[in-house]
Amino acid sequence: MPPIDRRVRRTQTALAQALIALSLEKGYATVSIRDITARAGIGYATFFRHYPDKESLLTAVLELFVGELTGLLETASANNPAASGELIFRYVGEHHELCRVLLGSRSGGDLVRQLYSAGLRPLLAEQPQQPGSVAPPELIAHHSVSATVALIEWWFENGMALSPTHMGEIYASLIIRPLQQLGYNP
Amino acid sequence: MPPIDRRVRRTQTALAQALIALSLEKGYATVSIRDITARAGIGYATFFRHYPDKESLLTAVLELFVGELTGLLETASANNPAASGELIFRYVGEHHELCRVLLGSRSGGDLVRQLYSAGLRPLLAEQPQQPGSVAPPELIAHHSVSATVALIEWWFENGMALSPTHMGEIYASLIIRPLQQLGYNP
Amino acid sequence: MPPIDRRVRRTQTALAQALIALSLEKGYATVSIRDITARAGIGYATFFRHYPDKESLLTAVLELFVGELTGLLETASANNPAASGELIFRYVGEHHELCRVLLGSRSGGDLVRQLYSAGLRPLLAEQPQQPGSVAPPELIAHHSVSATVALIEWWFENGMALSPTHMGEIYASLIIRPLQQLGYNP
Amino acid sequence: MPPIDRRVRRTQTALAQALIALSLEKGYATVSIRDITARAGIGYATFFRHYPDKESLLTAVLELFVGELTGLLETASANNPAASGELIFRYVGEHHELCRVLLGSRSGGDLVRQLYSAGLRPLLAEQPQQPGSVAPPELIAHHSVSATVALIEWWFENGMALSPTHMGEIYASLIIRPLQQLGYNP
DNA sequence: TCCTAAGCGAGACGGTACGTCTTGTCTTCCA
DNA sequence: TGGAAGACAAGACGTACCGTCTCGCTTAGGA
Repeated sequence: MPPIDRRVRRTQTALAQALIALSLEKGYATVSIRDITARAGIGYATFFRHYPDKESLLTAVLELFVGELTGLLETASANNPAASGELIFRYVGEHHELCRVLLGSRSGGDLVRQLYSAGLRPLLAEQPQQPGSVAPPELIAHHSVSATVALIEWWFENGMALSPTHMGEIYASLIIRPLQQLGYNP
Repeated sequence: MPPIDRRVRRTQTALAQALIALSLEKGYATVSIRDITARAGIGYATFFRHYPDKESLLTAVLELFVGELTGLLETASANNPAASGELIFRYVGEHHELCRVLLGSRSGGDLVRQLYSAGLRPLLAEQPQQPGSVAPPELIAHHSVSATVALIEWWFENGMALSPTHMGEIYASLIIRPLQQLGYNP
Repeated sequence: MPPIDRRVRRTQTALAQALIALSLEKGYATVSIRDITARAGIGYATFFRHYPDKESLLTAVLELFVGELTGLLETASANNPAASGELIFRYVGEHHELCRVLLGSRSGGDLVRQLYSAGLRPLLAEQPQQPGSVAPPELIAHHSVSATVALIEWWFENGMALSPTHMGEIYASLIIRPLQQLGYNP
Repeated sequence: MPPIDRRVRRTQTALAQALIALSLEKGYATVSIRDITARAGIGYATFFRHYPDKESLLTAVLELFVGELTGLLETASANNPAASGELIFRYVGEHHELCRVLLGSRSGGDLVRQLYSAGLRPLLAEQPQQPGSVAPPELIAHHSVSATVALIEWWFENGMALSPTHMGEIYASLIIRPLQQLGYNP
């Protein structure tokens, strides 16, 4: 276990914050590594001592975020989808700036795939395909993650006008309960 | 009505085909305009007489594609969601190369937004919010488009192993019928 | 002697005038052929039916100008260098805009060489090298042309403040009389 | 006094040598910056970190050259124009390749103006206009520089057939002694 | 407490892509 | 049918960014 230099931690958090701030200002795609290091007060070449490219920095941020979210969801009751949904929307609402950046940063499929592999997979019960069911379980998982992300996107685009509680109810109605009716228990 | 120079049409289709082919080979993001023009057998500077950047070329292709798809869907019976779904999956299956490029090219939200505004909006019945309903109609529209796109993504990632008929049935089960149960008729 | 279409003449003079006008405004080097044709009210491709490039148009103008000048000088008395000089400076003073363009258009040696071969050569008496003279006659010729051009350049750069008569006197003192003292009679 | 990075010096001399070599081969005007950097073994973009354009690189070379030449002339006796002339022709003869490039690179007036302001001005004694003299001193200076350059041009065009000593004598006869006779002491 | 190894700022560099510009050819359309 | 309009190939330009490298300076953390 390397005891991690204090300077290293300082550098990495400065880079992450600079990336988020600049992405909110100008859009992720147009932020250059020079911008990031300048904003962070870090030497340009130093960036590459920590991350091979801009994507990697963002991925590191994403993993931190997803880690926190899944930790939160594990504590939630699996029997009350509306409550789980409220939890999700309350959490992403509190971090909506970071979420906006993550949503806008990569092609849709990539984000969902990363979300899935970065921490959501174990949350989804691995159940064998039901004899009479229409869809394979991996598709159910993909659908529930994608549709949830799409709900969050819509919420942001509309100024988060609805309350997290309301969004949680919608989440349950449009995504979870239909799956439960089909015999899945995501 | 400008009669459109034959050379212009030739140039534009050559560019579009080159973009699709190269995106399938190397990924949209890494294709440079020089690559496109070289492949198309077109002068580099000529590209900019037709499109201001790579994005615009792709958008032109997207609009053509969406135009065809919506034309197809208008002929479908609105009362049979599984049949509509089969139609969709049969069509995107036939054009899966182009679809792969479109799906991988831009951040998820952008694609759905463009799909929506490029031709799908009029297809979704504009109905006032039901008194006891949980979600505003625009959210229903956004959800159905996003979730459908996500289904298509999953289908492609799994090698289009399921038949279009089967995917149409899943589409009806996971997306359309749940909405009908809530009182919407998308 | 081809009878020269009136339209052709019109086109060529329009091009020549446009070149001169634009060169005075922006400098010869930065004037493009598109600029010239636009200013002349002539189709772009039409330029190339008359001249292969910008240089050739300028050369045509130069030859016209030098033709007039040499015609003038032939009438002058060879025995009065100051009077010949006054003639030269009066003439270039009257056409100083064109002269400025010609002077600024090409590397120094080129202009002198063209002047020389375009009409000045026959003016300079071809005399065999004097037995005791220091310099070959061609050098004398080159020197007198170059130094005269340099005088004109200085005159222009200083706003043509001195009178043509005064410049003619300087021309005689600095260039012609020294050569006469050495036994040449240019 | 900045200590100048070794790499910087290496890059700049490589660029200068490449420019000279290519100008001799193809003519200054047709040498592109890509040619220069390719020949110098230098990255294309690196050129612009040192010089804003081709002209600037040439100017830097010119200034170095003129600096050396004026250093040389300062050591010469002002009382023997033929000896000074021989010095000049011996020096430009030794560097005739560079000189050819400089002479062919820009419009005549520009070169003389740069020569003058780059180092020759202090060499020319600043003397008040003589009461009875015909020409202002600045004109005398301009004339002597231009006429000398013209002599060099002629020498090069004729294959440097005459010896530097002979050219020095001509220089004294055609340019310097006539000025001395008029009361100037350039 | 000191010393060694590291993290770091600075910045030169090669390389690649961009979007603009100009040249000269060639085609199409119109009078 | 002959000239204007303009599409086109070719390629240079100057800019921006990336990722690598080297050079010193500073500072942390073990001896």
